[in-house]
Amino acid sequence: MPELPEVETIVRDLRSLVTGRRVKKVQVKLPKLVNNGSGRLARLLTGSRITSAHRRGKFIVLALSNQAFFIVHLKMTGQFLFGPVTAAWPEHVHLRIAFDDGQELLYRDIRQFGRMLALTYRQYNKWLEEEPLGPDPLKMSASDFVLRLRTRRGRIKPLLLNQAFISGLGNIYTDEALFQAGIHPLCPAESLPEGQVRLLHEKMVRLLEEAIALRGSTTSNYVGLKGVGGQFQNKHQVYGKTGQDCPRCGHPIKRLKVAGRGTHFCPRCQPEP
DNA sequence: CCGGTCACCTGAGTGC
DNA sequence: TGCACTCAGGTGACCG
Repeated sequence: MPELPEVETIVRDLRSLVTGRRVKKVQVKLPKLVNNGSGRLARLLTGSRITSAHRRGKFIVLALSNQAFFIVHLKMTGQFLFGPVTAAWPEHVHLRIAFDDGQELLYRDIRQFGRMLALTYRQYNKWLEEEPLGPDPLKMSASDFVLRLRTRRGRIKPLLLNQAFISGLGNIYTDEALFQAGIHPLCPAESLPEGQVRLLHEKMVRLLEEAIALRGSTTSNYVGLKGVGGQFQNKHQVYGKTGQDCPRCGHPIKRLKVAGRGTHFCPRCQPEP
């Protein structure tokens, strides 16, 4: 479910609610979600304090006081929830991390696509080298974006969805950014004039920043750590608006399948390549 | 290198 | 009500 703004919101929530706390107990109910063994996960976390929270693309990284790292990818429906320990085991919760002060962090995931792993310091550095993550859109200059696009062929939408090319965008923010820049999702990347690439960069950055400010988009089940959704879905201009009037020109929004994903665009504001 | 399709899962919505 | 079908914020494997 979550893209860059949603993951960033969750990471900020983790930073304020979970860092500084010490893990007392780890319970894994669905071991297949843990890539490198649930026993190792419990071993590396139990007794350690969580020292910081970061985002790498759509990955969440929690650093621990024993120099280990806990990495989570939420995929489509993963959620973290924080609150006092309860007796009941809530539906779709696959992992519970209890802290020594009576609070707990739950991992809930309806579709069970999410993945997590616990790594030692050495393994984490290896992971960083091997995980093919492109630059973060919020940390990349317009000029770098221009240079990077120039080296690639293929159509713009699948390229923006490719995490090795640029990390953090997903289906919603790709459609919204392309709409704002007036670029058709099937445009060959190498055919875009530099001015249009710079415009896309500018729109993309502002879009992501505004979405973060509103704690992301909730279209079905994304929520922050306190179970509250985001507000940016109210600002969507094309995503999920098939058949509605384009907010800029009034023409009906159309839907296509691109890279296997539902793709929303305005045929007038985003002319065919 | 690039694109298309399927697989991984559960649930919501639609139309008959 | 029930059933069949499509769709969903992600990504990795496999194939041409």
